[in-house]
Amino acid sequence: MEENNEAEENEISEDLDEETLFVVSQTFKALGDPTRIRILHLLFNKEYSVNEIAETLHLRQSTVSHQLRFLKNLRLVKYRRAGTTLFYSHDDEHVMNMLKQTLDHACHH
Amino acid sequence: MEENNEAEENEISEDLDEETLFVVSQTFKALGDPTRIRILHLLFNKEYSVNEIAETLHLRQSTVSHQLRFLKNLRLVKYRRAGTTLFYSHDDEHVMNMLKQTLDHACHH
DNA sequence: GTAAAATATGAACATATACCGATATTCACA
DNA sequence: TGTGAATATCGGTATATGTTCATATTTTAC
Repeated sequence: MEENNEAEENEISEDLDEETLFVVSQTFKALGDPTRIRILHLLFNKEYSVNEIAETLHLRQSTVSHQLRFLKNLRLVKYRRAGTTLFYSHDDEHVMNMLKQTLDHACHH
Repeated sequence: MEENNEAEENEISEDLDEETLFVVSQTFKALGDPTRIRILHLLFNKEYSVNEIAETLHLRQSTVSHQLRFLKNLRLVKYRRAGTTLFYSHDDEHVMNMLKQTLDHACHH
């Protein structure tokens, strides 16, 4: 009976340990900024270089680089090197699905 | 002529309008703070008064009230009046499910 | 090796945020 | 109407955050 029970009003509430609280709040904080949402939204379909992101979204190169580091630290994006160019892509299906659903949810309202 | 040829290669991702971007980022920002996560986590199962929340989570009354107003503005919580007491409960199934899933996802790590 | 590119980093600044103490407001009821 | 309880609000403060400019680092081509 130790099986995972996904009932609606289920008692998930084992007390929140500090680490879980921190990780989860950090993850949501990553999605709590318009610039980072735009970047992740761009990465839905394909990979982009830093400069491509900056040009497409009309952002400074340093701004994009800073935010990518933020997202990288949270393992939300990864990159592939090709010469001097780094191609970034998303790296967390759960978070991307969450973002997609929430964008849809907000759009169709 | 407006240079607006950025929607050429994507079929799924309609461009993000400012309002959607704002609403979604605000929603995630609401979940990006440990205190608000703890409050919402408490409200998973049942309603609580402001003072009950403060006592249970060891927070100041003004802090709880402040955060509840934040969550209320985003329609993430609602309240029911009983005399001078206000009983708060969650008011957005989508957000609560998202929080629950993410907490699980982080816990079982 | 040097130069050019792409990207990362650091410092500075302005703004946003969260918390606190104190006070104001609202409501029920004698 | 006045009083106490519960909640909301305000001012102040410390911290966190996002952006920018300037510069450093990394990699490839020559």
